[in-house]
Amino acid sequence: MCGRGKPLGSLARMIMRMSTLFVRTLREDPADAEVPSHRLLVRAGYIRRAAPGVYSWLPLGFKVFRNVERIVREEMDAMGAQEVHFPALLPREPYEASGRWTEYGDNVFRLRDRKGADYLLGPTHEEMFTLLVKDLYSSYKDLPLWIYQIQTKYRDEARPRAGLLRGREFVMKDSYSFDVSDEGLDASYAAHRAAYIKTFDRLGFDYVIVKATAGAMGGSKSEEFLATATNGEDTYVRCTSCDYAANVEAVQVPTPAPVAYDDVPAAHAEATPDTPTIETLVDHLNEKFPRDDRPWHAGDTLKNVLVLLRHPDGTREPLAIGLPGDREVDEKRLGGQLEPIEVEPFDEAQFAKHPTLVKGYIGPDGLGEQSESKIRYLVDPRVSEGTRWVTGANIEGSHVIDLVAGRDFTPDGLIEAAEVRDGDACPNCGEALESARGIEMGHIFQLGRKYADALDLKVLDENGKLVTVTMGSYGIGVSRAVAAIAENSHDDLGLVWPREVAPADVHLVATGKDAAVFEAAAKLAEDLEAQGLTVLYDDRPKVSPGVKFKDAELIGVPTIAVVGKGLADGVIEVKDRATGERENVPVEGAAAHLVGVVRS
RNA sequence: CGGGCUGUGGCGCAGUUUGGUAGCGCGCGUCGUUCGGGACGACGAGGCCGCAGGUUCAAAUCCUGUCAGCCCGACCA
Repeated sequence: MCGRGKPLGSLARMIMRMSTLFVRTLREDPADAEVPSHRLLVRAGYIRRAAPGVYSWLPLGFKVFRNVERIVREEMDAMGAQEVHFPALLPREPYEASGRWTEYGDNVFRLRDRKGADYLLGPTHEEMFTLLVKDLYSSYKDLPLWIYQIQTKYRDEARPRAGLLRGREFVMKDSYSFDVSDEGLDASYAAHRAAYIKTFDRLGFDYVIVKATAGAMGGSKSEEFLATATNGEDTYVRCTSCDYAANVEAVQVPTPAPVAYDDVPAAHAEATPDTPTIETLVDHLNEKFPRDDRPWHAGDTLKNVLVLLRHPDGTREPLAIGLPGDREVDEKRLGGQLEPIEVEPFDEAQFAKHPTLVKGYIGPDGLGEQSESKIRYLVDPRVSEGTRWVTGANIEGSHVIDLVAGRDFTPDGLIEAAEVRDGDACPNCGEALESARGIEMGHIFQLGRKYADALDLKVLDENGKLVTVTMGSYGIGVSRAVAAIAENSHDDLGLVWPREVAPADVHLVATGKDAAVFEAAAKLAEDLEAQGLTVLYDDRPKVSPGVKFKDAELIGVPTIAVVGKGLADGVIEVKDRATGERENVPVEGAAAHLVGVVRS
């Protein structure tokens, strides 16, 4: 049962006739579309590209878009959030105040008016919401407040791609919560989470909720709603045993308890000529320093990787990362930890600036804020107190053996930058993790007081004291959802829409040349319309049945009704687009039958 | 920003190596036949061959430059 809640006022225009519908389906795949959603949405005549990463909606596509938008709006309204609408064209000042005019860098579309004043096309609206609340509210009695908008956003992506999945112009529902207390923020966050679950359940695609990093938004607690998709851009891991799931960027490696190292001999430097890589080092160790219990392997070595950090203000700072030698630095994870700071490679010129670093033989001795190099040294949580390593001796052709973390060196801190692998231990229960991919459909997070501080949003509490408001921010990609649903729900023949978002309830096909067929089909279309269903009626004369069937399958309305040769026997055919099942139904009861199918 | 590929009627493509009056399929128009799985015939309409220079008697084709698109990577709610 799905209460569709469509306004009665739209009943008058609920038959779309293929003979006049503004659409052209393509027999062949467009050459510039790779992913299924992009290919099919273009081929079935839902969208057209207007510019790189910018798309126009055709009638069928806009129907689906409006359905998604309606579901999102209904659930936001149902949870008690209030809809507002900001401009997309925004002045510079608020973003200057929050620091994001600079932080957003090239990703924001900037423009200038005739007087030379700077504007931007809003990539997101935290600042505007914060300022609006500041403008109107000044008491704790007014809070909590939940407000949202469904707005076109602009981001000058370095590389728009995959059609609607990553565009430069896209529609997003963004909402914001305002509370006086941390407990209030928790409640607002929970309310949004619950509303999102309802929303995504209704949208009808498979999704997972994963822990996430807060990213450029700032703040702390954060989760993402990912549509599961093998070609998704986001990689997440889930536990094979418990319900833990997290974006790889957000996976927290558990820090092992300290282990005793009383029986570990003192660290000793050994000659290891020509071993600048982990592989050559391990081979050398096994040859010259064989162990009794087991051979050396890459995981016994402590690899120290240097990167250069670029702060939003343009200053650069080197950073050393220590991690087990059998793991690579995952640049996405590293970037996620450091945002908005950007990571650049540490090149030869940098080594020249730091002569104490011996490339290929860098060890903890030469690193850390207390060391001569003054380079901040952060390690993977696996490099915990008492663990024992082979690592560089900061001398060409030499490594240190039996170096114990916590005894022989102390890093400046921890960082989550090592790659996460299938089979790694779940931070929650210790069982194996596995990775999968998804498309980010929604993101909820607790911003805390970052924007309220930056923009000075304070209210008086019950003691008459000024307190800074704490905020949450919650987004759903509306236009992206159209593509994600298509991505999640299609087959070799075309799209297969979930009922709630489909461009019509029934795709009614009239085949043949017999006038009686078209009369019966037209009558059926009107009966369905009278019952409140939307009908896509293929009334095209002189179009062969094969073309109509192919188009119906491509367009993907969940129920296809065919009035054709069966009419002579008093039946029409009803097909389920998803399962391919078909049944004959008497013409007289056809409308009632179809209403039943659609409403079931 | 790096790597790869591609720009030729609305869509998909050939033609470029070896310069010589722009082609095919689909789609579109008219007429006729056809009508349950992308029908057939006939006749049509539609193209500054991405753009700008250059070479040449002659350039889609060769040269130089430039712009754009797609994919991979970097980057990115």
